[in-house]
Amino acid sequence: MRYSIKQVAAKTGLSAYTLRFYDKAGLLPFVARDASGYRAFTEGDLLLLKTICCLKDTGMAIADIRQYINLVMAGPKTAKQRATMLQQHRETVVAKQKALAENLHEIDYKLAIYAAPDAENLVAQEWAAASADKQANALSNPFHAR
Amino acid sequence: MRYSIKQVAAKTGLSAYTLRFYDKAGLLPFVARDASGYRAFTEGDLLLLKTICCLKDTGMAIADIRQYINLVMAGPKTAKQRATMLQQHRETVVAKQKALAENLHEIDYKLAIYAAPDAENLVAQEWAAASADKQANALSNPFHAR
DNA sequence: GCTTGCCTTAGAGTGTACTCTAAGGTTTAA
DNA sequence: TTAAACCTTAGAGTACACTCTAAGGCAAGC
Repeated sequence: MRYSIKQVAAKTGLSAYTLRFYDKAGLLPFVARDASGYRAFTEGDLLLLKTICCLKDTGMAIADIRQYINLVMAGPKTAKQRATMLQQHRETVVAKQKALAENLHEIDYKLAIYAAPDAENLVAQEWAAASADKQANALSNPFHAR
Repeated sequence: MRYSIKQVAAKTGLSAYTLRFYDKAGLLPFVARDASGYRAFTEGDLLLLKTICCLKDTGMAIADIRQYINLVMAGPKTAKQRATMLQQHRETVVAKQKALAENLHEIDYKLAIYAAPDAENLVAQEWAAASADKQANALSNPFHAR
């Protein structure tokens, strides 16, 4: 089975523009051309593209993905180098998860205030504190009474 | 206690450039000026800035953060609107967490292959499959023997 | 044979979020 | 009083990842 660029776009959610952009950027050196010069994706190409999307969606820069793909194209002998790259990337992803969880906790804390039955009162207290803070420092106060 | 832009930069990890950029973008309407026209941050301002960073770090666009700050500046009466905004944002953050966890799983799967004692053999099998895929589709094969 | 709907390329344009430069004012300390 | 180290602004420049336009080739159906 061969897939046209439009079919791959539909399958992956990437636009055809983006796929061509990735090709130009050196991310798709494995994609062959048919007799008319059209890109012809195979199932195996889709697996590699899936890996590319996985790396992209976890925040890897295109230049780094290209480096990874270059290792793939260089053959099985680069397995250990790929492991090193992925291991490093894994750590940035875990760090991202940790940061995201902490920030979510912060959002939930705020939400607990805003969703409380007496939210307006609680928020008015924050407001008063910020206002007092301005006055204590003899600064103009944007939290004027309402 | 008042903080200069440089002190706030050191405290938050944002650059002074970024803080000025945020101010220009309407994210810091609460920051007052001292007699010389210098920005003077209070403790209360740092709390608000922390919220801004929390929203930014979870992927909220600056235009949306400005909208949230506008609600804050409009007073306690906007508590419910803020709750709605944060609730919606919360869902995008949870979705992000889910996607990240799935992608991490994918990375771990790859790593298991690359880190195996016989990694080169396993990778050679992938390689052979991709190569066969090209041949079965009568396409030029970038996975030539090595 | 002509229209429609694909595909190709090079290269220009867009959006977002910074990041920096230039010109100049303020504060502190020698 | 002058140098160093801050601060200010407007606006230009950068980095990144797309996103689109223009000009044109290929393939199928009427």
